[in-house]
Amino acid sequence: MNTPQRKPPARARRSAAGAATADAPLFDPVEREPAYIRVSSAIEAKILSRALRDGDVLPAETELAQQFRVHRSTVREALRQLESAGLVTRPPGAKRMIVSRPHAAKVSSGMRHALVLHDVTFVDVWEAMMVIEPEVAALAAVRRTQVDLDALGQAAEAFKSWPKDDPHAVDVVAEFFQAMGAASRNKVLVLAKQSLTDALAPSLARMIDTVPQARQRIADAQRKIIAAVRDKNADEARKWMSKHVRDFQRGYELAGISPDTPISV
Amino acid sequence: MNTPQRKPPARARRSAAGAATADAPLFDPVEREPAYIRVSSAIEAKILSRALRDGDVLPAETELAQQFRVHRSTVREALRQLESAGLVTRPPGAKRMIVSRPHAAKVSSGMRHALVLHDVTFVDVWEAMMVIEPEVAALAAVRRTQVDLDALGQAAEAFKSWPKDDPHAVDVVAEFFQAMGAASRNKVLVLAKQSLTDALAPSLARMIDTVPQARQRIADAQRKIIAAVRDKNADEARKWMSKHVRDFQRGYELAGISPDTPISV
DNA sequence: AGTTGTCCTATTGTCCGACAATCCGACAGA
DNA sequence: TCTGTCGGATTGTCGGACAATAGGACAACT
Repeated sequence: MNTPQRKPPARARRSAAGAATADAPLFDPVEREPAYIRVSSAIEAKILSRALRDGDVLPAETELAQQFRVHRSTVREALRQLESAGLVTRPPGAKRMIVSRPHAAKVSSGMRHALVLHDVTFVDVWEAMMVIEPEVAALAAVRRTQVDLDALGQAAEAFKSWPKDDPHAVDVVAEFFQAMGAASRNKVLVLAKQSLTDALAPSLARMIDTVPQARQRIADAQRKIIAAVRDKNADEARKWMSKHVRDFQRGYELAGISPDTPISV
Repeated sequence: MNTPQRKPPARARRSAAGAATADAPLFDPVEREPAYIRVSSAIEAKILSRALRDGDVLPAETELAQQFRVHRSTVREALRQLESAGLVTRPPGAKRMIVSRPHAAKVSSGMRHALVLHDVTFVDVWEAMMVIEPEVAALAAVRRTQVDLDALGQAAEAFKSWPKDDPHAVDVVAEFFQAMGAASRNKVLVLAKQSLTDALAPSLARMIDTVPQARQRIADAQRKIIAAVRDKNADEARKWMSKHVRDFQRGYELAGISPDTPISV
């Protein structure tokens, strides 16, 4: 998509059209966007402005090609951009594409790519979790409904009774965090959170498998947190979630995983 | 890109290959990924595994087509996906594409699309800022270098001396937050933060233009925060950043903007 | 030396046209 | 009501083509 070029603010404003100083070029670069970008931007704009809504089926490629007066291949390239951004998608086994809002998983995977490639380490992610998760728990304590409570209980239960050798225990941990996010009723935090748990998952899995007492500690923490959320006790929820996340770091130490381990794929 | 299908955890595990119960289907759906996805996934994998590094030039489309044994159009569709994800990019006026790490702006714009389309409101974003920004300020207070301090001061100065009627004052506010993020030395938080400020910017601009005293209050807050960061006083930094962000909401009230205003494009 | 003009090659952006696979809906048959 | 069959619509992929231009190499000029 066309990334909105964050214009360099402040500085370099005064020297307008007088002399052609090197640092303040006289001319702006002439814009020459390829057609596939224009097409994708045009469709993107219609989606963001709700002219095309979630669930609408897009016109067929040939028809789009006719409307834009470009070749079908060009339209297809534009569609691939939108598809990658999660703005359009194809229900499994369907032919036409439909407009969609980017799912959390899509956003999260984009974020994860960025984190991986920017050499973000475990501590970085953990630190972010230490910032976000306790507050989310506090919000959840205030806003939770019975449904949220059930979901939390279910996730905790699933973790407790999880077979010892199943490598997917970490998925259930993620489920707990996700349920907590849902209870917080804040979509922004949910989105941010999901990226964090997703990024942490692989190394967290190793930690859980390596440290014997980890499971018990996690289960205990989850129980305390749920109790606080049940009682709508925000402070307790915050406190225990804080302990819970902090415990991850202890776990990493015990597992001998360096805090500077980069987030893996 | 191929979003890693979060496998449905817990539940529906026991009933394996015995009877064909409706909830535990006997067969997995047969995978039929189009070629352009495979190509894009293959390249993506090479990038994430660092076999292709930031700055490397990709082989030419024709060559990729030969290697993958597909048509060039197919390769191009794959490249459009990667381009949209920010994993490859083309320096302005260059011909070949180069491998790149997704810039913050790219990730942020993806997040913003999601927020807009999920009808996220001003309070949601504001709430997330209330969670993140104070802690970022606290971290910055501990870790800031002189360079960070200079950047912060410069941003604050730029805001103070900004022409009254210039509509881009909000960009300078964003710059301040960005500098604070840099000082916190946590890339994860920086990424999350940027999405928030970007999402808030349009309405924040309206607020600043509508409420006369907003500029003064913002300038004051920035000064206090910088002072705390300068003195490496984390608690003060947190406290004043908290006040600062909270003030945004007051501003919105004064400007008559409803907290439920959806984030616009 | 530094600049400018010329030529060539590699590569991209875009187009044309084609064809098999298959999704979709309709419709007939059991 | 369920199951085959059929035709049209649409996608995935391909082969090939061509103009535009980025990147070099090299000569000509100041």
